[in-house]
Amino acid sequence: MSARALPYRPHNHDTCVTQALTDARTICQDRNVRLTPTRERVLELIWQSHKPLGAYDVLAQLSDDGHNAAPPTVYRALDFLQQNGLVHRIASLNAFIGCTHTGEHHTGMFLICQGCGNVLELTAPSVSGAIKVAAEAESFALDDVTLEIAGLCPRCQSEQDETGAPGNE
Amino acid sequence: MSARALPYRPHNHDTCVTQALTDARTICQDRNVRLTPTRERVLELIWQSHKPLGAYDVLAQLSDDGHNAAPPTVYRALDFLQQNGLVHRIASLNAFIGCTHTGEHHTGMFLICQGCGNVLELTAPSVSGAIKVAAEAESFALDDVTLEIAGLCPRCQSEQDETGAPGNE
DNA sequence: GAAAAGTTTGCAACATTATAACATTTCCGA
DNA sequence: TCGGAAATGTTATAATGTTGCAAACTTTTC
Repeated sequence: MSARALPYRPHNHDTCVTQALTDARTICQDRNVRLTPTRERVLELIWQSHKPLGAYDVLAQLSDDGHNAAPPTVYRALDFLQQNGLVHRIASLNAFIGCTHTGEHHTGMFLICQGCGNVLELTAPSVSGAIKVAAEAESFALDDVTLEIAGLCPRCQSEQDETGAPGNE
Repeated sequence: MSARALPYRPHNHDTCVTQALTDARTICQDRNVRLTPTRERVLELIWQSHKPLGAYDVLAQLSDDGHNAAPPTVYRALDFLQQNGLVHRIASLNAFIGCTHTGEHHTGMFLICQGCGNVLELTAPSVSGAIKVAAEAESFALDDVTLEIAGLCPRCQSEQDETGAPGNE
């Protein structure tokens, strides 16, 4: 899948969303699963924000569309998207974000900025490796890794230096 | 603080709880904060299980005590215990567990068994180090790390081999 | 040792996040 | 075009977490 810009850097986000949707269609076709209109719209809504979106935020936006949606609609779409590696759930935020490493087999590692709320997904083989070694040392059979790092992104660090308070994009 | 047995291994858990409470009293005295009866009881309830306990589980047990408790009582006690490093919240489970590394400055790493539900807290400097390096590479100022690993503990792996299904202690 | 100030708890209501259960519709292959 | 599987709609409810204010208790200060 195509590379994408860091959320910290200015970029044409429309393109970024369009690309994500195109990738998603390809992936679903390859996997022979159905990216239905609801699922696609949910994915789009999530991608339109670099900040994680709560299930009820998605629900509200679907309602704005005129879609007569209830919670299960959203949760089912999110489950589907997660299972197909198109979005990640951030456990520490109860929120969802578009996966920027679709296709690759990866252990998501998320840098969550407490200032602006943006989240950057990383793949750090050295971290995954160290985790694997540590788990093996305990004879623990690793299945799923949740790694979420809260802190300040570069931009919010400098804003804080200037104003004494983190920014809010 | 004193070393404690792995949850996977048989041990005298009463002693283990007593020790945790003794340690907690010392820590609170040193830090000049108040380990009130409610807070102490909540800590005890959490320690009595090696499995993470939900806030409402704690609440139910307080009610069994005859304590006339409401959710804020429990959440406030849990906040206090967390702030003083006596318990950890496991975000992926919405549950709490006693900290086995009180006193040490550490990045908790949790091995969560999907079979028996036990959780082992580890400190792995190689993992913390790799995370720190990865965050620095993005100029990200790290504040708090959530690292939770789901899988199977050694015991549940062997049970699964024998029976085809994970055990439930 | 009494009043003031700060901390902790009680309590009621409410907000947010997530799921269950079952009916209905849509899709797709035979 | 029919029949089964997948997806969605709908209603209700469960599970988790918070706000706001008043009362009780502790510590400090005079």
